[in-house]
Amino acid sequence: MEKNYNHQLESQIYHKWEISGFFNPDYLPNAKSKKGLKKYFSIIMPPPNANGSLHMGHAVFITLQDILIRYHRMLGYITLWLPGADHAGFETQVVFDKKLEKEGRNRFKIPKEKLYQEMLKFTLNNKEKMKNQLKILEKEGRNRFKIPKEKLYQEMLKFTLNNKEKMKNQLKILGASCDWSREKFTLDKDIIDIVYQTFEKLKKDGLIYKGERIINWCTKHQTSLSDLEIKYEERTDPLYYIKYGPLEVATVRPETTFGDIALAVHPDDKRYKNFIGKIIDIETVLGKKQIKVISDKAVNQEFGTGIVKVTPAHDLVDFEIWQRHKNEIPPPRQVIDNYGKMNDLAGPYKGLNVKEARKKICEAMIKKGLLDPQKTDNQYKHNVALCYKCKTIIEPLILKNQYFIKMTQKPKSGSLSLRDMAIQAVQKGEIKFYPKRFTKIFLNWMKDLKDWNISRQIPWGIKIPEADTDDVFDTWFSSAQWPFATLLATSQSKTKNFYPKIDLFKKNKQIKILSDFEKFYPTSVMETAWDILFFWVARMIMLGLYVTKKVPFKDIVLHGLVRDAKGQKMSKSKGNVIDPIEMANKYGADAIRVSLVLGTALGNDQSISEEKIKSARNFVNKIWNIGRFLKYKNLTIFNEKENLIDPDKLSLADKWILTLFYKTLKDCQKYLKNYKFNQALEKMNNFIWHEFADWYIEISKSEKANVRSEILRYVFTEVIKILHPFLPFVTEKLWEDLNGQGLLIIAQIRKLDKKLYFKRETAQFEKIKQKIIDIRKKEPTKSIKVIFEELNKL
RNA sequence: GGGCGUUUAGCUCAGUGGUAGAGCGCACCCUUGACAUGGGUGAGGCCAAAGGUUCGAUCCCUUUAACGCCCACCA
Repeated sequence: MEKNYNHQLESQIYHKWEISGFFNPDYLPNAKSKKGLKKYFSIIMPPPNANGSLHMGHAVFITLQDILIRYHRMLGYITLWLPGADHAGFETQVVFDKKLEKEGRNRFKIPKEKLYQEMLKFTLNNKEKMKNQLKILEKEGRNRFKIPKEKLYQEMLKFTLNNKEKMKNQLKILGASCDWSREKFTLDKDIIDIVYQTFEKLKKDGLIYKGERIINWCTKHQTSLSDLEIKYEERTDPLYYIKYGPLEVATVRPETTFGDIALAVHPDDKRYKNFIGKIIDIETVLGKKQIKVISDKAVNQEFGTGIVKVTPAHDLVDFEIWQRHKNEIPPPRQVIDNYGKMNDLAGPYKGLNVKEARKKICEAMIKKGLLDPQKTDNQYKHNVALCYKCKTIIEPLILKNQYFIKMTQKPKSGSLSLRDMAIQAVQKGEIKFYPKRFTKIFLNWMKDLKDWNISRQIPWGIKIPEADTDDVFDTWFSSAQWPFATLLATSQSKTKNFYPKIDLFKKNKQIKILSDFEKFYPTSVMETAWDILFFWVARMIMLGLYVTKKVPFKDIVLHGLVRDAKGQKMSKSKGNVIDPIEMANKYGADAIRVSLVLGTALGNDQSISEEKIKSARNFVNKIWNIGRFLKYKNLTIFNEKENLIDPDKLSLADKWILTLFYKTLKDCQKYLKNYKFNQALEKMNNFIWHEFADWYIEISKSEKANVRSEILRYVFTEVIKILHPFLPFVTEKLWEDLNGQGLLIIAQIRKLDKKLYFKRETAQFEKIKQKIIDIRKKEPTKSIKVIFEELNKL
């Protein structure tokens, strides 16, 4: 055995596991046994986005889930960890667009003719200027909006599948013991079929409606976004006061004036009581017009003049006002197009973008005396909606054929809305959150749930099956079905129709071979980062309950985000990104795993630094060297069939270490049960290092101590087992080097035996320990062995 | 506006109703036959502030402050 643990061997160890077949629950030794009740444990891996490389966030969930999986496998559960990848619709589109932009800088990729013509057009003297112009041109050359959709889709598929493979290898580096034979991708044919069937079911149940609705539009990415995909930022913009005939309106968006269909006041507002229901004559920049005044409770009397110009095509609140007054006022009038430019209705301002139009329109208004610049509030602060990816200002627009899922309406076939199903499951405790506080956060969010727009206008995704649309589903619509979709897809079946299977399982008990869905659904744990609680977890609960009538998982375990050593968010631009694969190559996967578990509480954000990984590596090495000590003494792994020695023959130190181990293991298992990974590992860490190695092994070096080698082997073996889920590689290697039978990955963790608990002897030994400590304070160079023997003589 | 979290050793953070912990860093010592990626010793904290419950509070309750996050959003 080498003096230091060599993590270069990790890939070999992983290979050994993989060919053993034990990642696959079908091949686990206990899977075939007919005796007793089979226990199943399953986790569906949150599909990492197949659009880039693994980052520390991935490393966290791989580590935590692998710990749970390996632990349960060693407890004798038939354990499935189903890996997957997500096509990640919009996220991938954004990444891919950037890639195109970059490639576009390579001028050889642009059609020659086009380049030539454009270059002629821009006859520039200044070289620098020309360069910039070229860059702009080049970007256009590979703009996704100019590439045929089908071609683009194929290119993106290739791109994504490549990333998927890359990612898979990275998961292996970290030791993920998932069943690759069951791997699923959200664009697999069978998954898409299931997604379509869910869509149909929702439609039949009256939970889907297609409508002309106002949506959040990103003018850069050319797609609508859900409410969750929008971030707000405080901005200071001028608040203008504009005359509408005898009335005056305060607004930050004068450019939408061409889309006004009414003015609204509060029904109780005495100032404008006489105007309600009347049509007034107004002067606009485009001439004389008429507009109706209506009353609506949404209007705030305190704000501005207490009058709102109603522009339903470009404002969410206005849209709602229009819906309430459809019969009295004209339909919405769109004046801004999909690219954020003014359209025909804007007359001379057509073609201008919003910012330019606003400026020119204000100027014209001032000229006409419609806008008093003196009144303008230049310090007005308000929140502006932005695309969460590119920070482009969101343009609320009305889009046709948008699909929405009703969240708060009962389905025809059931008595609870999607939202209420989920709320009830959580309130009843069928689903539990770890840490607990997320229960409240979850319920609080569910309370105000709005309908979910599942239409997206990007090319990348699952096409919505309707003749009249090119749209794809919101990626989260398919992800929301992941737990049951994957397990149904891996279930053996001749029929292409997946749904009847669910009912079949219920009715037909004579099916002898249980399918994956029957065995593993509901899954045991959903472990993921808290930041996708609403995007994903909540929607999985709703659709899972809706389709299968069962919760998709029993426990939800949420971990925090990974930050750098100073607690700052990692980002490429800051240059503080720590790459888990790079670190794994440098210090080993076990070190990464330990560094991500120790010193952090579940659900809290955590800091990671190379220093921390280094110290974790030291811990790994310590364990390695404890194993090396056994090897040096010619001691081997304690065989499963061996019986423990008669307690009467044990020495004091033996009884002490057994008792301590008993307590430690008990604590460790209790912590793991509650997903307190850090405390579980810390307990074991402290035990193996500061009790087992520092004391038990040191004392054992003295023959006077009469330490039984069986006990040393036994405790070490059991420690290696319980540590294996945390540090799979080094423990497996030790298992092999010390003649463990078979692979450690499926070794069974022994149940606690109360006979191994010796209270009195433990207290006695602690006293001796204390004496030695006191002596060492005076004589620090003396070894424990020597002091122990001196004490023995007295 | 509503909700959540954090505040503990120089730094990063664990933790518990009963004399404060880890890792890293720092000072000094030790190459002892598993391990210098090690071992030993030590310095360093009125556990954010105030009040309450309790025999006893860093931990439970109330209030406050600072910082951070999430949700909603009035033109």
